[in-house]
Amino acid sequence: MKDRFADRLLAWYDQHGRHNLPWHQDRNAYRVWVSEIMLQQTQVATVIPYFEAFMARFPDVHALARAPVDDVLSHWSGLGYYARARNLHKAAAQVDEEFNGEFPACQQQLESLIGIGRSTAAAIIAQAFGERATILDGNVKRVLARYHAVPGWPGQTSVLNQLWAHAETHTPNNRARDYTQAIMDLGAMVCTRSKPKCEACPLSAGCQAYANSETRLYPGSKPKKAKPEKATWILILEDAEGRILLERRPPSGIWGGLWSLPELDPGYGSEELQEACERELGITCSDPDLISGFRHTFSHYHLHIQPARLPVVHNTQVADTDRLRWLHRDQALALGLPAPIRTLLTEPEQTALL
DNA sequence: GAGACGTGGTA
DNA sequence: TTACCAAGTCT
Repeated sequence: MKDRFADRLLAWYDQHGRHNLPWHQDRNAYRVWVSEIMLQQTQVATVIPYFEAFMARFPDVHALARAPVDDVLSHWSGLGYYARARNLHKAAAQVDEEFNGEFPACQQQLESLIGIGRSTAAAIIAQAFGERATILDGNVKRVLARYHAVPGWPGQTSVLNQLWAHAETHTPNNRARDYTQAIMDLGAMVCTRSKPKCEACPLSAGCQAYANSETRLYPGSKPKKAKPEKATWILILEDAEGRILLERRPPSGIWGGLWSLPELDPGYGSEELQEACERELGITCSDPDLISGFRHTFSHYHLHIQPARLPVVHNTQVADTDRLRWLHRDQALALGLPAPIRTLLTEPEQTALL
């Protein structure tokens, strides 16, 4: 018997779908790729301004490949998951060199590029090249988990495999580009996480969760674990000319490769900060001025950030290097900074509101 | 397979 | 205030 899933979905998409997103204009593999990477774990409204600015600065894969990675990271500043930006830069060089600047229309070759996994490769094939490929992102997982009443958390391999199998089954042979956009649009606009608009859904007649009034139960939720608590001192070292010391973070780990403010071990008491600056950074400061600290929550832990302003009395040890730089605030804000650090530099008195 | 990796919206 | 989650991938 014929599966009406795709036909109903496409009919809905023609009337209600999103047809004018920025990456739908001047569509090519490069623009689709950048948009797909930006959209990983990130909502459309957040991505749009970043995409526009990124395209203005890096209009094609060659421009991206030859740009300094600092430039790429600064355009990613505030978007999060910075490994995406570092990988984007690496993959651009791969495409430029190994594929002569042309993206392959092949799932396996696309997945050989760092940062492109199974779903993103499929999205590029469908969106950029218009060929049949099956995606499975958060939207599709939610739609399919409900439609087929697939129990369990999609992070579990067995659940994930079932969802992939359903996704493959429903993917039609025609209109690949529209179908992938359609099922994502349905998940984002109708089959939402909370309060889904089932009365407006083209698939409600076949939806098992809807039939049982159990849309709330799908997809299954992730097992909860307590987040560990961490703490750190964040230093605002400001010299007499109003320059601040910036430090480049290690290439991997949280905020990898971004510029930030120097940190000190949380074990130091506030009265020990002065001495620690002298010993560890070679910078002589006067008494620290503590700004109200705040807690910043990451995916896997809570971080207590305690900012300390330290007026620099004497500085001869630290020159401008690849890792440390003295910059005025406006210059610092032009670097790729993590969002909380940017806020701290912009409005230090309000960071407690974070 | 489980943990790491950001940020902003939502309840 | 806090937990959860969103166009996932890498280690």
